Amino acid sequence: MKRLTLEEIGRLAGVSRSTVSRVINEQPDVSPEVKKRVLDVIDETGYQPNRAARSLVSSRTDLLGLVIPSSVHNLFADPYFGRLIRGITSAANAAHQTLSLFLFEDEREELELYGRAVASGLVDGMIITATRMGDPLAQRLRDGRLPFVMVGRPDADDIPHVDVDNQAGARLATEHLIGHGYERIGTIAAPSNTTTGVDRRTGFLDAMRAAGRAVKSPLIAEGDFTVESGRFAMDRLLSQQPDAVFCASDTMAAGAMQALEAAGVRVPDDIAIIGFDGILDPSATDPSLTTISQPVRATGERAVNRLLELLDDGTSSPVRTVLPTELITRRSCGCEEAAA
Amino acid sequence: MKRLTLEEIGRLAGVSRSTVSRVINEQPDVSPEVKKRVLDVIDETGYQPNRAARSLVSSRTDLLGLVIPSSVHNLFADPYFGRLIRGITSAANAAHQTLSLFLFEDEREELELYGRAVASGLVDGMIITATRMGDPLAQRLRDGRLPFVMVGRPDADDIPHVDVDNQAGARLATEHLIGHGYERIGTIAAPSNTTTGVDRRTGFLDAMRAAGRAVKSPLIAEGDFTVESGRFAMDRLLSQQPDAVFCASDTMAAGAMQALEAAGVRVPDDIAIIGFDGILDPSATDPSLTTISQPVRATGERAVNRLLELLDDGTSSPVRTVLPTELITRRSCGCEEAAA
DNA sequence: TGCCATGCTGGGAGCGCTCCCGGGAGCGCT
DNA sequence: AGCGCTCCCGGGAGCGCTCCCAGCATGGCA
Repeated sequence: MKRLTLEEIGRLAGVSRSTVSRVINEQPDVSPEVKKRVLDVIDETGYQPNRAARSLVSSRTDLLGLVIPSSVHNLFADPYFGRLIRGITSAANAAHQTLSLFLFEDEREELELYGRAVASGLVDGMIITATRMGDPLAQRLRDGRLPFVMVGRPDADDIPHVDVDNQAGARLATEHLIGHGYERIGTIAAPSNTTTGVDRRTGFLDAMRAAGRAVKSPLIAEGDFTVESGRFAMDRLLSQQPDAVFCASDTMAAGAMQALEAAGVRVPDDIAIIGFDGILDPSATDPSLTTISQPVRATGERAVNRLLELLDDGTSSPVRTVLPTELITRRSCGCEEAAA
Repeated sequence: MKRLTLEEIGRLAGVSRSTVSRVINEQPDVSPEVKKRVLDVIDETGYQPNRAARSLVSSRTDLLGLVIPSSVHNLFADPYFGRLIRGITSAANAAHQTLSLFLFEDEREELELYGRAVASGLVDGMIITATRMGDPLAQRLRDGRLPFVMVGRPDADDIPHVDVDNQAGARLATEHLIGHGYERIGTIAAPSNTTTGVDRRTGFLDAMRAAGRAVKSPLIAEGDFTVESGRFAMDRLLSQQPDAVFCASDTMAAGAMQALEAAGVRVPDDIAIIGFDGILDPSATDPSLTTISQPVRATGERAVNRLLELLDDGTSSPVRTVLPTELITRRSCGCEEAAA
């Protein structure tokens, strides 16, 4: 069984290469009968145009790069990534684009990618996740001509990206805690080398300041998004006897609650907890976790669609896309259980 | 800045297209001086050969497909996948291969992939993870000519795959529990539509039978690898009053321990628990989880290397590669804490 | 001196596709 | 009848590379 070519399909349908090409690319100027004949031959034979040949001339590969930087090794276990990737995949599938996965162990590999994927024309564009402060890849791509969009806010503000309103979300969470009447509110913050971490911390501090509350630095502990780091952070915080803690991620909140459990501190009676992300099953923690939910899947989908716009606009509209967050009250903050 | 071509590089180095090509592909018959001159021009200019052109003639794309079927949506959060993918990535990077990610929402998308990726020559080969019983994609690929390897044991035994010795591991775990003297041993099994689930269950039953123990079916509960399913399964099991439970995955073991905690049952005093995978931090559960550890990362690396062998042998040696498992004793099975 | 092997280099052909242009058929109008 | 237009269709050219073969030196040998 030899590979089929356009020419061969043309022969079988009694038309020329060009006509078959027009049919496949849904171009006009093909009579209905001819079109049908060609289409019939195509699905009898199961013909698929050769990608390499096609992209050689069109310089389009229909391949989108998906970059997950080294810094997020441990993050991979976070359900957040699963969802994000699923959003990205589903939008890509819908647009008949294929994803190329770039995961790095170290910075050397990360730079090797540039030659392999970007300069050689492997992909049409890139999506970069887990935005870091001063991302070296982003810097480099900005100087190149390969379209890309970042997931999360980059520190340079002229880079197209889609983000969730982390500051507003953190503010919301904090205000909720303040509204409950808690006095000594602390936070388990996300890494300060990520813009996400910075924004959630800023939102927290803003809300506190707006309420006229000072935040002593011992009431701020930093984690790295993992459950373990949440546990450790809470252990440290405990010495300050907070009566409420805003955790910058649900996974860290889960860790924090483990630490509290182990220390015999009751939630929410002794201490209120609120998370961020909205990706845990309510039954995953006891009591169920109040959290700021963000549209993770939609974030992924938007990123793909923004990139696709960039690809054929060249210059798509807004540089920044911001998705809203939402407070989901459950029990860990001290609210009553909602009627089941 | 126009795209560089072989011809252009040749012009700059004062040689022909062909010579440059020979240098790039590390072929013989190039004099040292010429070679150096060409190499110099290449890295002055940062030239990268065009992939499409290259694969059009060589019909090699240096792209490997990575398939994650729809059934594992929920699994994605399992740290197992993160590790596996990292193993795959790192082996692929080392071999200068790029990964294409195929994740599906449903079976329709899954079949659409076949045309998009396989028939059109997008990838050189495929790695299929999360092997299911009667995997439709596997069936189809077997009839095609695209090389592929599966991670996990497929039900058809003529398909190249790399697997971990799940039966032996499950036996090991069960024998350990028996050795402790537990009388009513149950299991939280993995899905029976996965070969992994089947094998771990078989290993458990074999060990029980070998020890002359009957296993009543109420002492078998099935989960789906998630924490939640572990919780539910343990709740069901509890009515049978087991004194030990072999959990077919660490995540389910973690869920089981949550259920026990909630029910006020002490581990390991009232009930012993043993997991499978070896991917949880010892501090993730309290008490620390005894488990069967498997070399997840190595599994991923092997899969890539097997595929690469297939690609240039055409017919690589063993159809089956089996990696060993290992018992890691911690506290949840009733063993004493190892000296720190 | 002639001859063949050997080392290195250049250029033609062609991979399978898209793009462009030219041309035939059919139609309506002057 | 002749003209110009639209609607279809076919074939040439060329994307940037690899592969193959021919050709030019050079050197060793009879």
